[in-house]
Amino acid sequence: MAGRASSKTSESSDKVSVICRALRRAIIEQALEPGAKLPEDALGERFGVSRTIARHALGQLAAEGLVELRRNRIAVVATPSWQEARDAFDIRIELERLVVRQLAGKLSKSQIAELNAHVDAEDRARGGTDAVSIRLATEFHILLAHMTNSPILVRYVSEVAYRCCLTLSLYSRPHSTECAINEHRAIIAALARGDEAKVMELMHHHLDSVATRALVAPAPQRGRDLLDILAPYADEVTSDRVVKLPKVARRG
Amino acid sequence: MAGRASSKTSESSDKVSVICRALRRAIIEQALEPGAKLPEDALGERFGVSRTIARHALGQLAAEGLVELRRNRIAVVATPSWQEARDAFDIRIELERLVVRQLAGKLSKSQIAELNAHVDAEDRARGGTDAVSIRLATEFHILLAHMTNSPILVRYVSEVAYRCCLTLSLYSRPHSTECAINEHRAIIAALARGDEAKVMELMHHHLDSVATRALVAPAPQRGRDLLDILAPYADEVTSDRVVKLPKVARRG
DNA sequence: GGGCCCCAAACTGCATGCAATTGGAGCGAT
DNA sequence: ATCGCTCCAATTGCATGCAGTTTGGGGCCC
Repeated sequence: MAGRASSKTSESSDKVSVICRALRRAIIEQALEPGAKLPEDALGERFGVSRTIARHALGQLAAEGLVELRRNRIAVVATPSWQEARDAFDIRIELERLVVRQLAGKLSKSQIAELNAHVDAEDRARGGTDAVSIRLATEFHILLAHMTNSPILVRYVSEVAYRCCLTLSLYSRPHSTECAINEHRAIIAALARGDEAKVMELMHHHLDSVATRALVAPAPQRGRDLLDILAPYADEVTSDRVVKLPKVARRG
Repeated sequence: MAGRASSKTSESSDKVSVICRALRRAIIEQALEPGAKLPEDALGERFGVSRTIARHALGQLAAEGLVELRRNRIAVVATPSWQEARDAFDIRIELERLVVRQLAGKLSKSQIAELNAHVDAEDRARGGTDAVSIRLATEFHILLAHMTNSPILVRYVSEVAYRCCLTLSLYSRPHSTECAINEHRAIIAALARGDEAKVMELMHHHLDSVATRALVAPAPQRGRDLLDILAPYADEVTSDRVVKLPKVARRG
């Protein structure tokens, strides 16, 4: 049951994809912290490919929001703002409610077993590092998405889950993984019972609690970019080199 | 108010992005039909860049699901299956409900005016081609997403809307755009009133009706890939060269 | 006439090379 | 010491070249 085939679009199993996967994993396991530099040369050398390939991989990851690409500058691991992190979680909640809505009562016994096995693995990993726990928890959600057999849903859930993973490494306090594991079990149970409303509520609460527990302080601004902080003030500066921000409603 | 700045991630305003935008537009306006071939050489020559750049652009569009990349084969405009189209609409409904939920009662007068102006433009374009009408309707939704000021939400709504746009060209009958325009006006009104529940319901109904109206026949299979059509039959073929499908629950 | 094979053209996968840009070290002036 | 300037190594942006793969069509045999 391992090795689910990737969708025909993107991830063509060539060298670019290999590097993408490696970097993605390094990022979500926090081996590469937000803000870490990713020079094309270094990547190419490390993975034994040319700069062209490394560059292409960075482009893909940028499209996923995991790295930031600035013209003529070294690419860096993305450093989402607190608001972006919250936005990502909001989107994730809706997407994953959709996942469990589609899955409720539709899972085979072997699929339930697979889910339980994954949570068991999460349980066993409790003694390990936070990074591994977070990765496993994320993969549980992606596993669920895979079971919808909707490539689009898989892609979006994966992406947004990775982004959330990334933000956890920025804003999270050392959080307990136990309750998350219990919530995973509860979700599996509700899915098996086919209790659509309940499982949607469970998923909603699960993600929301992870988000609110993790995204505590509105402004730790650890590695935050000065440019972000000063952006609101730039309006009053009269220079055509200042980045123009579109005027928009910032919801509460 | 035009020229909303693109997010710092992806769309770096270099040559690759230019080509991406051009192709994206060509695809959603059906100048390039699903299945159309996109050789790197031809693209490069057409846009006055090298194959490297054209290739990179194709990679980005593949990540968005607008083109399909097969190893050692010419890239083609994506040809989503009917099920994928339905999945895209389901996701879109959830995302856009989130958009209007965040926006209800939070829009400034000038933003309301901008939305109305856009719908006016849709109205004026009723006499034109279907392609333009569809593009404008799509851009209305993307305009809404922009107003949330959430780059992530903008990206996902844009992507999924483009994908839906693409599927419309595959499975849609010549549909009337009038009711869609009226529904857009109703949504604006509900947003201005700040009626959150109502606007979510309106958006849901709007998209759902577009989807069900458009995705009528489960199998028009115009330019559909034989491989997709025959996939269910491949199970009975005993050969290790047959593409293995993971066994999953296909929800009703 | 129809099926098969083989080969050339077309195309992709990837590496390398060159020009342009950046950012930071070094250094002198304040 | 701090600021500002200059210059060079590091790095990106992009084009080109080469090798391997796919395509499709002509010729050959049945």
